[in-house]
Amino acid sequence: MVKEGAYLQIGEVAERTSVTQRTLRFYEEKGLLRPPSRMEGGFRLYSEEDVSRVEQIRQLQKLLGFSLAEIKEMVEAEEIKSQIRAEYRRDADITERREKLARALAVTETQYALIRQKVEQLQQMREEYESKIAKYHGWLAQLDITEQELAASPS
Amino acid sequence: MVKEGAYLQIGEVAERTSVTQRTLRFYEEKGLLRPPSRMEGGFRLYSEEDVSRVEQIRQLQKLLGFSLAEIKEMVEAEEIKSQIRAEYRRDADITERREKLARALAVTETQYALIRQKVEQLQQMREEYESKIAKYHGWLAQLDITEQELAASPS
DNA sequence: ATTTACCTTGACGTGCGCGTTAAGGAGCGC
DNA sequence: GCGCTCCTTAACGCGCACGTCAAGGTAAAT
Repeated sequence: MVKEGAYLQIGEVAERTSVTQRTLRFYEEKGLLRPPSRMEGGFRLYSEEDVSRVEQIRQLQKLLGFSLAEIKEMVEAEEIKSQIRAEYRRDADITERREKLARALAVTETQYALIRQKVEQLQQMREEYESKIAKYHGWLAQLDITEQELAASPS
Repeated sequence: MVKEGAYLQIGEVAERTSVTQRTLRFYEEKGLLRPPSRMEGGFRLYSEEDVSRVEQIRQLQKLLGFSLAEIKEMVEAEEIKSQIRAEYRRDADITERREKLARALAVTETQYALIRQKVEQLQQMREEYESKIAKYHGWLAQLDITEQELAASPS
């Protein structure tokens, strides 16, 4: 067994997030995941935060259809959030801190706007499909009527 | 000028749908668009129906993130719908017609279910972002307070 | 100490969705 | 007929997001 502490090896992260180990290393190469810590032998050690980062990446890919390059920019807001958490007790410059926060907020609001836009488009698409389905039902009902007429007055 | 009738050449379709001519030919190769009619010289002649088919393909790509292979299966329901319209006055077998309709309806309902699922996931994502944004605003407000305290009692 | 499972870094391969020449034919106003 | 634009097929290329070996090192159990 592996000494299950706060840290996870790449295999466990892969299993939990349903991505391959290759993908995790690939995301690291591309700068989507920050290089995790290592054990003496060089094995990667991931944190729970890394796991949720991976889940976030996958969501942005699947639900919003963004490229990894776009997602990279997006997750950098999360980077800033982590930094702020870490620096919380260090007496950093308050103005600098506010600027970082403001930038992270701006990125997040951009993402939020995109999500809202997509939701609206999808809802419109949903309505179109609802009327399509209604039309199909109408046609089927019409077929039933035609059939009954033919049964009542066979030529 | 081109004799603007009911039919469009590939360039016009490309412009109206904002895809390249290459893409239109590619979709035809892949069976996503049925081979359009041709003029004597071999130029493709598209119908308005073809145009909306292209638009549908792009929506399924962009909004739902499906592969062209998946979309191909989906648009075949539209094929059936077109067939039914065309055969409407031909006295086709009523049972056969109902079966076709039922299959097309089933496919459409599958697509509809996927859309609804995606809408729900996106709405959940939207809520997460709303609380994220609220958190950022909270932090910023906290910074303001800290600043005012420092101004009131400078160490 | 050896086995076995898990990990490491390259490096080449792959499927998708087209983009990009290349070489030439068709339509049309003049 | 000339010139221009628009079109045709064929074939190679490309970026993305990984997959798939290959060759070897490490961790943990026995």
